[in-house]
Amino acid sequence: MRVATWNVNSVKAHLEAVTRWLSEAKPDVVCLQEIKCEDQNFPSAVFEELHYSAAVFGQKTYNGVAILSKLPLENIVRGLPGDTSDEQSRYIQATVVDGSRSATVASIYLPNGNPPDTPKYPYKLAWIDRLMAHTKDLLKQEEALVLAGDYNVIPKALDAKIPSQWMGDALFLPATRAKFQELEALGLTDAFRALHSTAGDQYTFFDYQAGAWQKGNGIRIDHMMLSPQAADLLVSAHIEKHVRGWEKPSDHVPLVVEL
DNA sequence: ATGACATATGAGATATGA
Repeated sequence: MRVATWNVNSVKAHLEAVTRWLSEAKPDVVCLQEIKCEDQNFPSAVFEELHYSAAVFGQKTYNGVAILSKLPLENIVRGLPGDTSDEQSRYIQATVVDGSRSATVASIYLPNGNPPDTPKYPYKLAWIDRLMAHTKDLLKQEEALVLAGDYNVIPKALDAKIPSQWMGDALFLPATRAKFQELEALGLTDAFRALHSTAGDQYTFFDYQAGAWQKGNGIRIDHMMLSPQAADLLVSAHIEKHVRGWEKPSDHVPLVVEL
């Protein structure tokens, strides 16, 4: 099963790049983030033509997540459990049925958290706490689980071209990285890092500003975290860097994992 | 630090992103 995650930075604004990439890479399942539209405006018909069904948890203007799949999606969960007052659409989960096999897949858009001296940062940390509580529940099933998305976390200095540029940033603060490690310590495997243990210069985000793409100034913040049962199935993981060079791209590129 | 780009909203300027 080929599973991908991609922060598309508006599914409508970047629909051409999204469909182009789906046709080229032919993933079975794609977790999308920052779709930036409400459910009724999600371009489902365009994806159906490419043989993808969609589970959508949208929101106007900001956030919004979805799962596209060529395989049947069941048991759809919209919203991260643990805080009914949270109005931001940042989590959707579904069971992907592949014949006799199945996997639980979640599309995650973890809060950015900047600036760190505002309520946005504690919201980010609390959101990770909620994700951990939910993950503990999911791990009890002892089945294949894929938590894929834009984590807005640079796990290590290796994951940034210029680490010094991110000191003090919510994506790289020690408290952020510590919480991400706590999440991993629940028993999750960072699929990309597991297969490329010392590889630097492998980034999923290049800012639109300051010629970041042209300079290769990127960060690795989109991740696929696997339960032990999913990690056992891990075959390959790679970043679709070339997509960033297309016309009118998202500032993130897809991450693809073969299970 | 700010906000050089980019997006959505809505019709100019502002909020947000990372």
